[in-house]
Amino acid sequence: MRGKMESMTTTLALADPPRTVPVSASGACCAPLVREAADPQTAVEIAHVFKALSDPTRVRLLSIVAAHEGGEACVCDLTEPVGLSQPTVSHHLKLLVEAGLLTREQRGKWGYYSVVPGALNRLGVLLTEATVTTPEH
Amino acid sequence: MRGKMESMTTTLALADPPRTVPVSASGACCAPLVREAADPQTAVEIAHVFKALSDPTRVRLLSIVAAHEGGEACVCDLTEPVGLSQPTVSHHLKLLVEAGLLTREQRGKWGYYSVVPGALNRLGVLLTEATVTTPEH
DNA sequence: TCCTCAGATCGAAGGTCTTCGATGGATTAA
DNA sequence: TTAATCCATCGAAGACCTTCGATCTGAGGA
Repeated sequence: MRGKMESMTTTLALADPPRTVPVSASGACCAPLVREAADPQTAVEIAHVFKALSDPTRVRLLSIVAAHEGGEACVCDLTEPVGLSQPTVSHHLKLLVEAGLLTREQRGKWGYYSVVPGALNRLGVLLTEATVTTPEH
Repeated sequence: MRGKMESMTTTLALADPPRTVPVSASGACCAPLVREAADPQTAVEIAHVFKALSDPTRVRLLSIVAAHEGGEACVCDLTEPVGLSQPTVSHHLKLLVEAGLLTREQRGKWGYYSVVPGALNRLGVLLTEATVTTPEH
């Protein structure tokens, strides 16, 4: 029992556009998750993204990448701060990419990871009973 | 290897107060998680809360409880919608309580679960590069 | 008091995750 | 061409999770 969903690249629309997000478009009071019972499919998608953030190492990796100069970092920048082997770091980064939170770009022999713009915002909005306005970056 | 943290009741200040939350108090641009590299201890606490939301069943339970009339529900209200046994539902609810997302109150022979006010908001703020204002509820 | 019901806890089974060392493909430098 | 570097993938070991049926506890009612 329990469905597999290996190497699924999230379908929750976590990638890109809106910089100003009016939540509660319908005038309802609450965060999406709290306003009405989530259907099973939505729950699976939401859980998939949160699972990516359910490990301390991945939280740190995301945070380190975001705070790194240029907003990007290669694996070689990351193994030492988290104190884990290169294959393990690679593995965690892959999960973050699959969750739609990071992107990877190959440049020469380095692969650079960076945070998908707006992805965290959109996750936040799911949780927040609020109107969220993104300021200048 | 890997630290245990069984039955830890989260230390991330997820419970209660502020209804209006100015993020970026320091004038910095970004969400806490993205502004600077999270230290290991903080990462553990954050991951603990996200782990509670990393299972589709728990996402649904939280959502169902929140959307239930009166904002509360007992186990008996929940087994049927999620289609799992009573011990399993109890187990998931316990994890949500330990993560600081739900509270449990015993009244007569029923135990009522409800969402901790503001807990989701505070989680959202962690992720959101934004100023969040909570409207009337 | 004794019974019934809500639900927490226990113990076990099976699956999933995290981690590693070893390996292999790609790209640049010599 | 050869060598070196970056890092993804593989396979295995062990820890951890989800789920269940069985059981135990505690509150109310007969």
